[in-house]
Parts: sequence; C-alpha cells; structure tokens
Amino acid sequence: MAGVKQFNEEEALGRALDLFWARGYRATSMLDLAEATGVQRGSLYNAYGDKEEIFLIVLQRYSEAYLARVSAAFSGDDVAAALTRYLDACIAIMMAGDPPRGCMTTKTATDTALNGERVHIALKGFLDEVEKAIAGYLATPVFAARLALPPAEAARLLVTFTRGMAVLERVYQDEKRLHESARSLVKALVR
Amino acid sequence: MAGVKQFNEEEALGRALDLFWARGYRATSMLDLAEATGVQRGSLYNAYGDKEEIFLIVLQRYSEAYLARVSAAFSGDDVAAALTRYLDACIAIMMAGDPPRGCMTTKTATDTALNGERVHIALKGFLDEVEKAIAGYLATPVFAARLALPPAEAARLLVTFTRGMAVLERVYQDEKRLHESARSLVKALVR
DNA sequence: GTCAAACTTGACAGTGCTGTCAAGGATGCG
DNA sequence: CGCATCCTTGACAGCACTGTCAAGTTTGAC
Repeated sequence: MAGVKQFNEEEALGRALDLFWARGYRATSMLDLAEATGVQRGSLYNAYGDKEEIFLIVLQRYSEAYLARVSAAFSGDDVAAALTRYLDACIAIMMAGDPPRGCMTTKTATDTALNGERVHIALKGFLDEVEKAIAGYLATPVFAARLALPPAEAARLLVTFTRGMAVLERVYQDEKRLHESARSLVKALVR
Repeated sequence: MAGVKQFNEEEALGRALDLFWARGYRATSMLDLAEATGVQRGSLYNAYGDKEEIFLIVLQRYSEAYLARVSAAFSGDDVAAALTRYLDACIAIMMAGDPPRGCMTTKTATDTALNGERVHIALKGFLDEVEKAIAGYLATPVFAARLALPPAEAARLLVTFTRGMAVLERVYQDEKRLHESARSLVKALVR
C-alpha cells in the first residue's frame, strides 16, 4: 500500500471541489477532505502541503468550468437573451446539489476575507477574469448597441449582481425569486 | 463582585456587535466576545445562554440602525439622488472600521447558511424589512415615475445589488470601485 | 440580621482540528 | 538482487472552542 501514489488524483480533486463548494473554504477541514476523497490525511499533507494548496488547485478547475459556461451564454445576437442565459447559468450553478451548494467563490470571499493571502489573490483573479470575459462579449457591436451602459460598466454591474444573487440564494433558497430578479436586471440593462 | 449584574449591558452588546461585524457570526467565539466585552465567558453564558442568543439581540440593534439610514436616504424628490444616497450609505457602512469591517449580514448569510435556524430566519427577516422599506419609498409617485422598473422589482434588485457590493468589498477593498458600480446601477435604473 | 436569589469565577471534560513524525511497505532503478 | 526513494498509516502533541458546574460572593427582601 505504498511506494507510489495510491489514489486517483483527478477523482480526489473533484471530490475536494465538491466539498469546498458545499461548505466553503474555511468550513472544510483536512479531515473532511480526507473522508470525502478517501485519502488519508497524512497523504494529503504529503501530496499537497496544506489545505490552501488544495484549494488553489481546485479553484483553477472551477474557474475553467465557470468561464466555459460564461462563454456559452454569450452567443447569438440578442443581448437580452444572452444576459438571461448567463444569469440563468449562474443560478443553475448555485442551485445544483442537494441541498443546493451555492456559490463557492462567494462563500469563500466572505469567509472573513483573510483566509490567507494567496486564496484572496486567487479569488480576485477569478473575478477579474469573469468581468473581463463578459466585458469582451458585451463589446460586440450588436450587443453594445442595445445596452443602457457601456460594456465595461455593464460587465462590472453583472459581476456585482451575480455575487448578490449568491448571497440571496443562501438566505432564501428560492430559485424562482432569483430568476425574477435576474429578469429585472436584464430589463433595466437593455434598452 | 457578584449578586447583581456587574457589566453595562448596553456597552457589552455594543462591543459584541462590533466583533460580530468585524468577524462574522461563525468566526466569533465566546472567548472573543468575553475578551471584547470584558465580561467573563461564564457570565455571558449565564446572562444570554449562548452565542446565538447574543447574536440575535445584536442583530436587532443593527437592523434598527440600518433601517434608519435607509429612511434618511430616501428624502427629496430626485430618485437618482435618493438611490445614490442609499448606495453610498451602504458603502459607508461597509467601509467603516480599520480594516474595513464589511457587511455583517452578508458575512453571516454566506457563513455556510446553516449557522443555526434562528439566525437564518432573523437574517431573512432583516432583508425582508429592508426590501419592504425601500419598495415603500420607491412607490412614491415622484420616484416611481422615473424608474425603469416597478418599485417592488427595483427594491429587490437594489437589495440584491447591495449584497453583491458587500462581496466585492471583501474581495477588492476598493471604495472607489464600489461607488462607480453604484453609479452604474443608478444610471440603469433611472429613466 | 438572615437568607434566598442572583451573579461571578475558575476549572473541567469533551470535541475537533492542525501539523508533524516515525515506522513500515511497495516500487523501480541500477 | 539490493537499495534508495516514495507513499501510507497511525499516533502524538498542541491548540482552540464549547458547555457545564460547583464554589464563592454580593445583594436585596423580609
């Protein structure tokens, strides 16, 4: 039972993501991770050093998947439809799981901010990327023409708003309510 | 040193509020509260039962102060100015302290949601009240006439957006950025 | 003055988490 | 085959927090 890595790293990191997602960074202990992945605590320390390192790896995967969904939403030439698709995707991401797991980055961001400098920087990087991606899509002339705001402002507003939805999801756990708010935002944003 | 309550309850609860505000519900321990208030841990258990009880009392005070600021913002007959005052007040509340303490209810709401059933219900009640109050002010004809959305929708959107600002405050700690986003929202919301 | 009630204090047991380490076993290279 | 290397495992020390409690002290009512 030793000599070479005994566990499937892909699978273990996937399970670690699920756990961080469900509980947030701080509320997840190494023991939790060990149980969820089936890998002994000592092995995790040996392989990754500490919880922060595991989280950073896992956030990278999360980020890639998230950006892919953002990209998928901004297709076609109807801004309102694209924005609605994007916001609905955000809602779907948060409402997945039983109980719904919410938004991993929002949970972590509000986890007293000082979770560790590197985690904080990684979160900032994630939001920067999302905002930049959205701003890029919205700058398409066919989209920009119908927006009530310049693309960059609209992108920032959307990022802020989706974080707000993540908070309200935690409080109300009411998917319908989130969709309604999302539609309101689209109405206000599209001329 | 006994027989009758030795500590100033007003002052102790005020300090408890400061601590919950700075750290969030979960990250604040009874020991922290004891140190901050100068009241022994045992005395706190004796007087209030447990942390949840203290938090509920303290949230009530917070809520009253918050609603008073909301009310103050919605004066005059210029919607854009009123909304800007409200959002600026939210920002001011979050940026106070050194380091800035952020938004207490947002921190607590995202603290893994299951902080305790009563805390959860109290948070819901707080947001309901804020939304209701804003919707009431926005329903004033002079305000409603210039909104891009019905008052109820606008109120819900504002609540969601301010929660989002609370998250971004944690991530970027950039007051200017928050004011800019706030101005964007006002632009989108006022016709 | 007496006494029950109320408050304070320090201590204790129990739990859970972290980070480290030594011992032991498997592996693959030379 | 021999051996250094790498991984696993269980254990340990240390720390922080919770909730409870008994003992002691003060108070106010009678």
